[in-house]
Amino acid sequence: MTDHEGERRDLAAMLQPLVRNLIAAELPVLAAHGVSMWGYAVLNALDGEPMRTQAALAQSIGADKTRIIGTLDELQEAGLIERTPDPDDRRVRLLAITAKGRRVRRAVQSAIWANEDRLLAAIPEPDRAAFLRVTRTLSALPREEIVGSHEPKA
Amino acid sequence: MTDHEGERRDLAAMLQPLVRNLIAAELPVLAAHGVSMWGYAVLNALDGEPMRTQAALAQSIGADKTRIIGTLDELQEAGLIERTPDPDDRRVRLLAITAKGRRVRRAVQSAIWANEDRLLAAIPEPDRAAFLRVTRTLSALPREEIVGSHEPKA
DNA sequence: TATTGTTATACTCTATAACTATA
DNA sequence: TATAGTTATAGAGTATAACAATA
Repeated sequence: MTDHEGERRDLAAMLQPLVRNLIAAELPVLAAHGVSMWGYAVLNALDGEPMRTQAALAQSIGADKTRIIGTLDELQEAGLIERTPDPDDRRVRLLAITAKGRRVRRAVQSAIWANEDRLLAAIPEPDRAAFLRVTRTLSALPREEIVGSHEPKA
Repeated sequence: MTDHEGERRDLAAMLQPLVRNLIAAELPVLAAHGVSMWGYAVLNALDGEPMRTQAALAQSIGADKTRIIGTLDELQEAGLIERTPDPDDRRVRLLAITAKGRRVRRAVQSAIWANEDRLLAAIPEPDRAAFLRVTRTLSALPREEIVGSHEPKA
């Protein structure tokens, strides 16, 4: 539609290996703090805003209800989150991050940011800010907006 | 190290869902042309520069030697690539894309680009070019550069 | 009957190791 | 013996479906 610049590659083809490498860089940091990737995602989602149901939490991090149960068990046993039954509706378990969980989250995040800063430091300044801005914008787009019309939809 | 802008999220945390959605957008296009995601990656790698060994091809697209065999079988049966034994060393199979393969690749790519252009059209111009520029730069970084020192390395 | 959390089953990908044919 | 390609086996990750408790 607009301009193709001749030598462009598919966005996904460029971003996927990058993401894979970024995750590879995070894994040792996560392991050093005893949390899994999904566990870190849960701590991020829970920090600042406790969730009322596990299903809501799962959806907010793009996971399945059944998938995060083991993760929540680990986090709870490690004392990083609390899972208390709701007195009003005893089916649901109220989720909240603990002080220790917040500490772990911050430690992991600052290590991850340090590595990202190292990479981004090589990018000239106006481009770097623009990249982060656009990344935020695109990652905030709902799935339907990105997928478009093709989807078969169940 | 540099500036944290207060409200930043992890790069991987932002990029991973985006990539997942971009791939979800590509799948129907690929299916419509009868190629798999790995098959499309192979066509992209083979277009312009034929490869001498399957192992080299696999490495160039970040896959395993054993993983792409089924993909190559499908592509060959569909007439999109050619796999001819090397007369000089009959262990190796020379790989090359066919004219039909090039046509399919182009059709798929233009459909994918059309969708990406739709998304990028919403981004103000200077930011858009900067985003593509930085994406290219970061995706070209070797894994070791991104992962850093932590890795246990076998 | 519907919903929350859980468990159990199956399916997809991927990784590792064994096998063949050439060298 | 070493290497290119192939096949077979096993493991991780994920999705789907059945289940128990509560509403």
